[in-house]
Amino acid sequence: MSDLHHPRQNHLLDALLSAEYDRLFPELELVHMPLGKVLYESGEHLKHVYFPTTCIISLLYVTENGSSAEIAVVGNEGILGVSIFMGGDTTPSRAVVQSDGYGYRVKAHIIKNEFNLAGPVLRLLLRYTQALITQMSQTAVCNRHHSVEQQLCRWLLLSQDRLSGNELIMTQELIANMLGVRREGVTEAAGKLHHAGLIDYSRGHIKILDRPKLERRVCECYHVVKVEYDRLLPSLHAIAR
Amino acid sequence: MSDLHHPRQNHLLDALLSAEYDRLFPELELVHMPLGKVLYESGEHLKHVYFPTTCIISLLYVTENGSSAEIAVVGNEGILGVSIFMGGDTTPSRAVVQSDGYGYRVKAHIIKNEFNLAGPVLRLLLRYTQALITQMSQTAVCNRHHSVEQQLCRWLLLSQDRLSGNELIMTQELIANMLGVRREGVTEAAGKLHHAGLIDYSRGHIKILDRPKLERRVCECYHVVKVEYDRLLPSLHAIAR
DNA sequence: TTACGTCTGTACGATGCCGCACTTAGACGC
DNA sequence: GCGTCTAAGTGCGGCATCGTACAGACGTAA
Repeated sequence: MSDLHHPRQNHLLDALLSAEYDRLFPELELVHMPLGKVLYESGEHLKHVYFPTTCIISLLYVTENGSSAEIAVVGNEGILGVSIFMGGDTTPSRAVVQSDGYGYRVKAHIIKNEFNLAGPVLRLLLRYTQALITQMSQTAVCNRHHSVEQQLCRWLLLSQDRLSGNELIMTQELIANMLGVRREGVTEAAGKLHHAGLIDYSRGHIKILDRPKLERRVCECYHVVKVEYDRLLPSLHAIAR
Repeated sequence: MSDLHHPRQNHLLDALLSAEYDRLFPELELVHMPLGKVLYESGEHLKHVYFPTTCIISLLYVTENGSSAEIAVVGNEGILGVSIFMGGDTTPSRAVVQSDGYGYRVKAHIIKNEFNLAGPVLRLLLRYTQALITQMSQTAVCNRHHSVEQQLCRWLLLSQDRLSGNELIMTQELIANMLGVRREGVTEAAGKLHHAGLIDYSRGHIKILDRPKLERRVCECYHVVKVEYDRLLPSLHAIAR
């Protein structure tokens, strides 16, 4: 188990210099994140921040009439629970495990203390938060202007970026909930992508066959966000100085 | 002039205790913000942060094909240029003056220094940033699920919240650009609101006649964001401790 | 007053997505 | 092997918004 899982699989933890990492290490708790688990509800007080390693988390907004929309995803590139150090403690969003896996969690007050030292951890977390802001903003634009098919491409690419392999465990129904569209719309879009040889799927298993073509078919929103993540969080130790 | 304009017309500046306020005061520069002025372009390095007092700023994302969408508005409750202290220095969005007025600006390095003191100013700015995140997220949901008419109501209410009077200087064409919809869609929605006696308008002048009814017709998105702003930024000195 | 530009109203077919209903096809347990 | 459940495919009418085009109304400046 301890060979398979390591905190540095999370890019933010990996970007820390040893002083900060060593301080945080004893506080890290490995947790399994089963598909569908709700890590926090809208308005709920957060007790932990989560550093995903092999799982993916969806940030969902749910409307009064029950429909929903994913506004951002968090995987091993990020951290869940920014409102803890931003000072709000809660957010109006719901966090759901979108892809089964593992992650590390840290008690809220621990990360707050570290943040309040106003050192490299603060700078790193804020830069990540800005990248997250970009993702949310671009999602707003994408919801307005782009087709279900383009958004499905975006969603597939975002997911694969946060996974090791090329297979996703995810039904069309769940994807529809994430994107905030009908299940049939996803079926139709997925059918086109399948026909074009970009993906393969069956009963909740999706295989990405031709990523380059997917990247050509996706709307700009995917690339804009990716570029911004790369700019704000160049991998490894570069950020923390 | 100096009677008409005062930094404390901006709620964030007003929330500062005297020590921080006095430090910042000599650095504040009053600037006029004419309608349509672009305060920064997507990807541009920001030289100042802006504290609006009587103007309103729109944060717009522009797509490759030229269509756009407003993802947040900033008025006297906020600050423009969070990417400066978040550490990114640039964002993929464009900031445009949506309503003529005034504001104060501060050079980027000044606000960075203040932020890096890790005192009340940092805490205040981060709380504001979290409120902004909520606004962006809710905009994403609204773009997905709600009608043009509901979004127009939201837009009108957001604008009036940031102004003193009940009249907006804004054509339907410009509103359409903000919302990322057709001008005709706005005409139709505005026609309904006019017919119902909620607003009056003519050639770029919009009067809000019945705000309570507007609030009943708007989608939840407006209220969710308002509640979150009020929670995170309870007025005046309460926040900065 | 006239001419021009801007703002607003209206019409119409096209399109993409919705809501609903029903079918088909794998997966799984007994 | 059989029923059952869940995932995915299909069909159809309805609706909101789009794209385009044009007409009227108002304001301003010559």
